[in-house]
Amino acid sequence: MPSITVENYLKRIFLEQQESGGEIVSMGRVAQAMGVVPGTATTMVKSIAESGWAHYEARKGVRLTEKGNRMALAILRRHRVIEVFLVKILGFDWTEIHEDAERLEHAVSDRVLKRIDDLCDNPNVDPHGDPIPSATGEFRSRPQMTLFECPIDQPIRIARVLKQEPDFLQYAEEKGLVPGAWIRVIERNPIADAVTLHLQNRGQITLGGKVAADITVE
Amino acid sequence: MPSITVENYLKRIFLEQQESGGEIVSMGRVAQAMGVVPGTATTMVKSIAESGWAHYEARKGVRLTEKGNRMALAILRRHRVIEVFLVKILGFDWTEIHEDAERLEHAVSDRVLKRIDDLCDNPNVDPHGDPIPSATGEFRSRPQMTLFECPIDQPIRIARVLKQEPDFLQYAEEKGLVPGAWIRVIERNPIADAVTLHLQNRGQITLGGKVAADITVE
DNA sequence: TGTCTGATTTTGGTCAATCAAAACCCCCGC
DNA sequence: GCGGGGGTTTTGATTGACCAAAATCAGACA
Ligand SMILES: [Mn+2]
Ligand SMILES: [Mn+2]
Ligand SMILES: [Mn+2]
Ligand SMILES: [Mn+2]
Repeated sequence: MPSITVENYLKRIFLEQQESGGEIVSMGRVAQAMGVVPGTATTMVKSIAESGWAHYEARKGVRLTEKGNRMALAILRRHRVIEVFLVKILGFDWTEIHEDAERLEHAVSDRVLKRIDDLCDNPNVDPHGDPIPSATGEFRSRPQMTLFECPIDQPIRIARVLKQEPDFLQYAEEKGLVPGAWIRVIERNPIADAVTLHLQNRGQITLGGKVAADITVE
Repeated sequence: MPSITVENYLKRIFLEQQESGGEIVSMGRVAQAMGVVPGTATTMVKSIAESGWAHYEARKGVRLTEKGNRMALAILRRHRVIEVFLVKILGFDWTEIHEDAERLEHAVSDRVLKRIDDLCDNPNVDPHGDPIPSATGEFRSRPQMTLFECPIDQPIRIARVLKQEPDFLQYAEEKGLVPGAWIRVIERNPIADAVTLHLQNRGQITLGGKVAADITVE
């Protein structure tokens, strides 16, 4: 029912909402995230609200309705299941699948998604470690520690890589900094804004805080 | 580069052109095939011509350029490879895949198509027996006989089922009238416009000429 | 050759999605 | 309490895709 554009807005708004802990999302932020001019975001959000996907308050921001939430989760699910498919079945690298998933998520019907999901053994995280909403719309993003908060000098496993920039993912792949990998935090220096890791037989590296906060472990 | 809409027009024009033996295609026909009003077809075809995909002659019709042809073949290839994928890998029935392929054909990138194609063992016909253009754009639709022209009382194999209507495909499936199946033409009566077939241990049926002409054999 | 008629094109309008730039308004600091 | 300023909304336009209906034209037929 929603157009491809609206689907993208819904997913985006949902994600931004998540990221800010359920806060109402400003038009500036929507515009930024969608790569459009603020006026466009305003107009689109208003029409999305019109259709009952969201509540919009002028000069405050937007928040998805129950219905909007369900829709957003369905789209997110499609995106992430497809990412698993691209890696697990088609053999792509986890660093270069985002774009394709971004287009396919709007073309895959429920029945096709079901089969793909089965073919992938009903995964519950995608190749970046991001949780996959269930077919019924359940979605628990159980809170994890980032490399900035986790215990030191203990073997821990990478859970998610939040940052999506291809360059960074490439780098992470190279260093074996991938979801599921075991590492150890050697040292953490808040003043220097740096975290030093010991990678599984790949020496050690030091990351800045910005990046360290975008990698979660468990 | 072309929008989804334009992709659909290109594929459609190509197919109509094929079907009429390379003739120029009238606006009425394009409109009909695309399910739009004639004025819309005129406008769209003009803009498609503008972009160099086709030649348009007012009150004559449209014919694809070399470039348009290549594009159309690429889309047709995507469509048909995806159909194979839906049947062979995802396990769908050949009678109910068209709609999904229709949407996916616009969302699958070259690299994804390549992998899917490999996964399916580089087929050269789709589940309806329709030939798949090669990745380089070769497309030989070697002429076949229809049930109306083929030799009588000889074992022959179904090659293609041209008719795409779900109801008919369902019926064909039921009767084992599927690409690859062996049958025998028992009787042909041009006056009664009827062809009687012997199906592999499924008795015999009689088809009208309209339908018989839409099934080819080899 | 002139006339009709059905196919085609044009015209005028809508809707979705977008931008540029002007208008607006809310809150923050003096 | 009063401005400013920055984020937000409006306004005016554009582009793509479409429809309804009026205008046009080309070929068939008399
Ligand atoms: Mn998308
Ligand atoms: Mn992901
Ligand atoms: Mn299509
Ligand atoms: Mn087919």
